[in-house]
Amino acid sequence: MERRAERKADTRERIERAFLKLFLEEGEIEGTSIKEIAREAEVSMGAMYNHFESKEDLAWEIFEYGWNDIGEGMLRCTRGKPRLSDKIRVIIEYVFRRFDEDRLLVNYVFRTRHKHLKRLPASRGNPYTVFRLIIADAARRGEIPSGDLEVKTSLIVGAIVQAVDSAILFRIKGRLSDTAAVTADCCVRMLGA
Amino acid sequence: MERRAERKADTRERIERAFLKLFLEEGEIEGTSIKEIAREAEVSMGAMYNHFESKEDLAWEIFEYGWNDIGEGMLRCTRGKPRLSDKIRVIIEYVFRRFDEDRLLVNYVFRTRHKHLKRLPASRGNPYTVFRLIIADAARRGEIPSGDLEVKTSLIVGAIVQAVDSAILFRIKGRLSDTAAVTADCCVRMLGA
Amino acid sequence: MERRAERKADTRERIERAFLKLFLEEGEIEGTSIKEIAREAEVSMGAMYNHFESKEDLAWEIFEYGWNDIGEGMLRCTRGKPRLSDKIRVIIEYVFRRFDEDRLLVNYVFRTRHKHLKRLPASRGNPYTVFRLIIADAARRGEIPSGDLEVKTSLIVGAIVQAVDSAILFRIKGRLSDTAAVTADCCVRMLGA
Amino acid sequence: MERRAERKADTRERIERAFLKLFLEEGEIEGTSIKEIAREAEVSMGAMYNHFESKEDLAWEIFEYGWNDIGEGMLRCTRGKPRLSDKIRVIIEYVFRRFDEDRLLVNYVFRTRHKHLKRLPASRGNPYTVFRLIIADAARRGEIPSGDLEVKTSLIVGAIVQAVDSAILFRIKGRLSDTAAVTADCCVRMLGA
DNA sequence: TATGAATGAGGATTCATTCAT
DNA sequence: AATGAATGAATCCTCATTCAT
Repeated sequence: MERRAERKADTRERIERAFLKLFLEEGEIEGTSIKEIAREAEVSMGAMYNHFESKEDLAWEIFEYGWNDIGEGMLRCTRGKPRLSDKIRVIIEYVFRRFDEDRLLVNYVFRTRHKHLKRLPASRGNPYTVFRLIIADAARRGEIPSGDLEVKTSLIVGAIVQAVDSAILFRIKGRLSDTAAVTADCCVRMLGA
Repeated sequence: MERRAERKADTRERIERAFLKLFLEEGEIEGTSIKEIAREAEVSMGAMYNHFESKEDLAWEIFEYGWNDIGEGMLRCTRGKPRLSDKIRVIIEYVFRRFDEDRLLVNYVFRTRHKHLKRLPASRGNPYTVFRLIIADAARRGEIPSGDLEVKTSLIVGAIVQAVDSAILFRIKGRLSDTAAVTADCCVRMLGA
Repeated sequence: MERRAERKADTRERIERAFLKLFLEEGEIEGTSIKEIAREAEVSMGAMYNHFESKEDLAWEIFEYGWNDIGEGMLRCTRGKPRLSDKIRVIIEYVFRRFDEDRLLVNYVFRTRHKHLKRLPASRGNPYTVFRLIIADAARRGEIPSGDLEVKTSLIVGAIVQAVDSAILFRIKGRLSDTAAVTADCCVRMLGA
Repeated sequence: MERRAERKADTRERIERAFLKLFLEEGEIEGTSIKEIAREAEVSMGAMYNHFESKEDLAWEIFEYGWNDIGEGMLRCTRGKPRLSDKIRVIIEYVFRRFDEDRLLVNYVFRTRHKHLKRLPASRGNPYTVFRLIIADAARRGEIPSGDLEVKTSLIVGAIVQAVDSAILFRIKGRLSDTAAVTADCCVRMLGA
């Protein structure tokens, strides 16, 4: 019984990894067919539908998990750090480290945000929201000038996303975490701390 | 003769605008079919192939034009401005204004860069390259600390792209150009000027 | 032992009822999948194959049982009734009552007869044959004019089938048995008694 | 231009005929695949979608045309015939003749009524409605006993449908129109004229 | 007997592209 | 240049059936 459930979970994960791998290669969900995913995961096409209702469902479930999980990880890092600069630093360290450990997932989540974001409620543990919260908080406490919350949030998120992007395109070489300190400095300065 | 050439140019442009419009609605090139583009442009499907070799060619030509044109516009703005902060400011003003005037094109170019960038040589008049050039230049002249060129370029480009993105998703309301000043300030600070 | 056999019979019947129920909803055998039947019957898909060789076998066995059982019931009713009008009346009463008691089965049998009839020998206890027999008999005995046996049989069977149909579509409201008398009168008159 | 439209109409008709032919052989819409229809019509599968939105649309459009057309034909026959018996006779003659001329269409329309009837408004020119009208009219004029309109309509329609059915299964041999007179007599008697 | 994940052959549908008119 | 019907490969998905547990 136990074994059965394990086996199932394993298959499900193989499908998810296959999907992420092919997405990295293709760059688009539409570019990666169910057939290829099945082959990569060493599963029949039909079996996929025991685990996911549709291709779209597969894409969505992986995104939802990743987006929320990253968001929550970000939030967790910042616990007990009152200062904005520390928060920003640990968040960026966290995201970049996570990218180095599992670039497939981070790449996927960041790159497909557009497609999925319409569907996602702006819950607390969600990268975009996390940044808005800590920027608003810092402004309230006088650590940075207030105003233009949305613009600033956008700029910070954009900068980080782009760093990930560049790492994927190998414009930024080596481990992305090695650039976390510089990036954090830039971001903190950007906010005018 | 005149009329004919005009008509042709007109058709071609109608197709391009139709493509951009549908892309904005769908968010993906794959999501917009030749049939729909033809209907939107009020042209037959067959006629499209008198103007573009293939769908991919259509997507590529529009991108190439836009990417280079925006890049060149950015470059042009910076003429005669020796200081980094001025350059950044006018570039951002230029891009944001352009977005307000023609969000269809800017949206398309920024959103599909991934798909096309592999194919594009890093020519001089290209948004990414432009930023790298002016940042490198400022560092050389001691206006900002040197080092981490790629990282800084990524962050700047990312911040700007994200601003456009947020405008499209209506997270940033109103005319994007109205936020150019703030954005420019942030970017300049980010670079440590 | 007892328990086990009971259980099995019970499972088998649950499957049959589930099938009939879904057929009523869908209107087509193809529209009701093994998976749905299994869920409705609260049985695993695999278990179904312990009771029926295939889906087609399931469909067939239910039909065969129903068709013959209804036919035999019809035949039984007519015992000891020499006159055509009485026979017709009791048959219609029987069929309509049976429909009111178990519309699932009657609906299924009448609606899928086309699919199955090719496979079925025209045995004695079979609705179509029953009518032909009693009509032929009445003609022989001079109770009705002779001739056109097949046509008359068709008309009678068709009329009754359609009554069931109308009841299913709720064109005929209430209990179908309440219309048995009228229907019987019509049918008897039709045969020229 | 003319030629083009003709060609298109021809293709469309070839598809319809192919569908009807295969339906007669298979007995079920689900049993006839798009692939087979395309092969029979000597058209590519893709081309079918230039003429019909979907398989279901194809099935529906043919039904709708046939159902209404037969209904209107029936109505037309009865013009200028005040007596019920005459109306019934000409209608049955019309339907049976039509069946002999184009058994494919009549077979299809009568056999798939269930699937489509939910979708169809009970317009005036529709076989079921036509019978109800003339039966109601005859009752009003005292030609037949009144009451049980729905039941009587069902029985008449059922009888006729079944005649067609039997002809298809070759239980009734030869041309169906040859049995029109007997059938009409039966039906008239059934109504108690 | 029971389970339900896995299989794989088909099914409907889409769509870029071609080509006769 | 323009038209749009035709093509056919590719895609996603369904489903009866099997089989290891």
